[in-house]
Amino acid sequence: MRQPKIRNMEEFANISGISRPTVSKYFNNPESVRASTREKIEAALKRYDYQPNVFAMNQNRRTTKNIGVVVPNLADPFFSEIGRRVELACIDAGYSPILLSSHGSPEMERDNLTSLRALKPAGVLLAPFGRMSDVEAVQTFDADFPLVLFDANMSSIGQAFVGTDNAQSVDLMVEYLCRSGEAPCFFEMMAPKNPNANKRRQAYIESMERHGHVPRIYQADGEGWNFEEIGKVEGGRLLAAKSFETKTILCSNDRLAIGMLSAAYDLGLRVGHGAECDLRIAGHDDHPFSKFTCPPLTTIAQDYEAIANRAVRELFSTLEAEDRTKDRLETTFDGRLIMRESA
Amino acid sequence: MRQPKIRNMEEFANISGISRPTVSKYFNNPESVRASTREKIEAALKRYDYQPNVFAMNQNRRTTKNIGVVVPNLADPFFSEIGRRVELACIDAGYSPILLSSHGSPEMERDNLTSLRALKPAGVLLAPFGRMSDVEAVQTFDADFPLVLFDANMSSIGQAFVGTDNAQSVDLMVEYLCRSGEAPCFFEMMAPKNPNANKRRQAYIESMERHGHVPRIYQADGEGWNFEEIGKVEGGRLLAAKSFETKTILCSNDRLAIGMLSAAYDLGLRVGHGAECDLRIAGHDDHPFSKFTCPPLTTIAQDYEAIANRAVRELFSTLEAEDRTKDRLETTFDGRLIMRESA
DNA sequence: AAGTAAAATTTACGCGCGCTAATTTGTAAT
DNA sequence: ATTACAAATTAGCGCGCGTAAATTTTACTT
Repeated sequence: MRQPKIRNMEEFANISGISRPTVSKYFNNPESVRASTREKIEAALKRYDYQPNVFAMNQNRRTTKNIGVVVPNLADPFFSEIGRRVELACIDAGYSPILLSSHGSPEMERDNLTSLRALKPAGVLLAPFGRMSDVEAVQTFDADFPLVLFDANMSSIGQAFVGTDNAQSVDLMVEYLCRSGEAPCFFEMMAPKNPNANKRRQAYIESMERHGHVPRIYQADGEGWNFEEIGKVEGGRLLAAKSFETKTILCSNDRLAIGMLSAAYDLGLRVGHGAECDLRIAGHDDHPFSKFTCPPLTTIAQDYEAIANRAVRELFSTLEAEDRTKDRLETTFDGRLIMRESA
Repeated sequence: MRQPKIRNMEEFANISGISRPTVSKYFNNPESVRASTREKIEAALKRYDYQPNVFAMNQNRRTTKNIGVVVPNLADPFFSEIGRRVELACIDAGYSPILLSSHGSPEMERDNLTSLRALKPAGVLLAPFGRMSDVEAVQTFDADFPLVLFDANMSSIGQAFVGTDNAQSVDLMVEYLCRSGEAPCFFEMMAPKNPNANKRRQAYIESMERHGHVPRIYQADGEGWNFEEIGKVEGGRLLAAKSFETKTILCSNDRLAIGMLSAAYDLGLRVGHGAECDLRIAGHDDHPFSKFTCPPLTTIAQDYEAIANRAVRELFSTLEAEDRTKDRLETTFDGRLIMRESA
């Protein structure tokens, strides 16, 4: 089978006994041709190996089937996981996802958006750096292409935003920690690049006050995305100096918590919620490894699947709507408390 | 500036005062035009915003500037790290890398190669599953496009292979463990999907025999890429049953070791090389997280940077060579022993 | 100054498909 | 059988650029 190679759509149309424009129509949307025609084409497709030339297709088309997916850093398991699900959801919908990582650099985020322009994407899913992003570049991009933000919000940018409700999730954790022991201190980066970090700090403060406690915030000095290292060095310093007001520490994210767990181990501090323990440590995000830390990390699980699917759905719904006047929709999902041994 | 939008190369050529074919030549290779011409074009580029239409460019070109990069699983930090470096090396060389993850599925690896065909890549860098790969599909692809394998080898496939010398690296670890205490047992997956796993087992056996010890191999039952979970469950079972012949365990990779560390913690076993410890555990790969385990994991660091750069260089050298008759070159880099507390 | 090779230009065709308008064929209902 | 409408066909332009051949210009040599 599949002997003679088909060179172009013309040849394939001749072989399948259908005219080229109809074949073209079929490839754009198989449902748009009569069932009997569809069967003829698909029969020919089984006998001969042909697929339309991508470059010729996209050259004259108003909009391609490309979907750009841009995440801040694929080395972070959170983004690699959510990126994966977004990718698969796009494939399922018949689109071609193009996954780009900004490798932790806002400049590369801007470059990625520029590169995407050349590919004339039908739409783009962006997990932005937030205030660290080149806001003007993102705005300009938003004006030119359908854009949906996920994970991190930027006000008034994009057709929609999908993420986790940090206020809810942090409150859930604070409440649990207060009920089960001492009220938590909060440990975070001094200059967090992620807008979620700011929301979590705010949520912590409000939640503590609501529960009648004084918020205690400790900030780690450090740059970059090396969160575990920063958590270990700076967290270790604070632990060694006994700086924390209480023996319960809520970290802004799991990666900081993982670093702090490592520091606690070095200092011989027993982490856990048992009576014999010196310290409770909790995180946020349900990092893939947090199940395997020593002790396993109590944390908040974000609903990756729901966020990814909804973000994709929001994008497709704006693609289908002719009028761009749709209201900007913000969707947040609740976090789930994952109780493990560390707190 | 950049007022009137340029529609195509024709317009841009008129504005810059250069003929279109010469401008076309410039974009294909700026060095191929006279310096004075280059300056004129670049002056116009600063004044006007123009870049050639990617789709029109690639339609008629014999070979594009696309480089496919296919890895088995981006969720594995090893691949996300090496993928990142490969990506950047391609960008530096003026190519457009397209990073694809097979999400742990050999079928998707085959699909990824199929998708790449449509993009007419100048070349492809593939970290294959190995024997789990659709060997025929990879061979066919190899016949049609310049292909360089990295990380995992497949005999006679690809223009070159670049990876780590498992025989050297495992021997280094075995020797260290034997010198500093009991000879190691070997812990691995029962049906490893990765060809490196088989090489490591073989290297362990040979190294143990060379050092006058009896190899002891323990295999974990389990499917998929959930190595930490398998290491924790199966490793924990073996530890609880005191099945290991010695108190030193070399794991086939860090992710298994991380799982086993977690199991040891649960069992109250102290891991480390101190006199008061019950157990030594070592891994392989220097997983980003292995620095933060409790205790930090003794392991072998692969030279990501060298592997990525060499793989890219090998690919580019085959691209430049007109004759495809070049010998297939296998390059391996030494692993470095990273001594931490766990062994 | 003339001579020479390299570079740039002119001219023109082709790539593979999107898309449109006018026409013909097919399908299903009256 | 007639009607009405949807779907397919025919014919043909255009997209933006690659590329080739022939010609002219430029830069460098002696």
